[in-house]
Amino acid sequence: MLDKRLIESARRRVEDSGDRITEPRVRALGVLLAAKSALSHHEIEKSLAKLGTVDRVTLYRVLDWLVEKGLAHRVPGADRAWRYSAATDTHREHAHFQCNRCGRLLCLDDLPKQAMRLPAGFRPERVEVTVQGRCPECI
Amino acid sequence: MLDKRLIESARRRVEDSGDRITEPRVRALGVLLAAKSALSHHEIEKSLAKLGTVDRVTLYRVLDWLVEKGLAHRVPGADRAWRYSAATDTHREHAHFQCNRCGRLLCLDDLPKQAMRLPAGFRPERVEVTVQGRCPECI
DNA sequence: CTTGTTTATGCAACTAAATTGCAATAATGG
DNA sequence: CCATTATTGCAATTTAGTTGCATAAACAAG
Repeated sequence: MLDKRLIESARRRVEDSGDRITEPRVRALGVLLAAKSALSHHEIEKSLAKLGTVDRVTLYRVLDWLVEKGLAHRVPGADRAWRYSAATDTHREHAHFQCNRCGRLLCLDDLPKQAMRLPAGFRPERVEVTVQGRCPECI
Repeated sequence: MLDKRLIESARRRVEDSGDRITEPRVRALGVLLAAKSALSHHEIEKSLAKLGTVDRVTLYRVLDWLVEKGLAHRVPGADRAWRYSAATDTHREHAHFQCNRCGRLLCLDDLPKQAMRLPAGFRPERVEVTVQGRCPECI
């Protein structure tokens, strides 16, 4: 996980943003691309530590930037900490599953296609769907 | 709002739990029953202040207890603070709408009835659906 | 390749939500 | 009414995230 190929892929995405290409941005996105589930700030920080030091606050700001640029998604976890995952073409709007024993947060393939019915006057912009339960390893 | 009738209704629910009937429990549930939207700890605290003093920590514990007893629901807000609403018969599993300008969190009537398709081995227990956008007052 | 300007980083201090430990108090069974 | 046990209130702590500011790095222009 997190080989040269992923880092280069991350670098290309950061380049395409038009903003500055910095190591913290490239590395953080690399970590997200390598992950098989959505990661918390703390988990990302731990992964990054292997590549060099990145400041806690810088990482917060980098993650905000990734979300703002559409390069990552941010979902609220049941432990009230954000989780981040890389946005890829095959990975647009989707639901999540969070295990309520181990806390792991996985991306599911799609959203319930049936639209929620909203009362008049409400303008929906995004739908957050999280299924909670037990993952295969925690059953 | 929060008249004698609601407090008595709250008291009956607390009695039915089998656990001890205490003022903080009765009052906190009364506040939730009176609310037209899901309330944060802080909002509940403010409402309670009119009835007498309840400690911050006690309120946290009371809210945990209400959730544990199935008398209230807890939903994560986009500002990473929990919101609580009373559980009533006509108010079981349901989706929420959160305005991303004023932050108000309202209960919607139902859930998308179409089940999410989960990979094998996952056991779903609860589904959290939150629609984010603008409420009528903030459009 | 050097310089100047702009933007991002790193550090320290701070905030807000929630939790923990423990002594004092209140609810209920007997 | 008393004893027992659950609950409360207070102080201190934890955790996630934010703010302000000086320093350092990116990159456009020459």
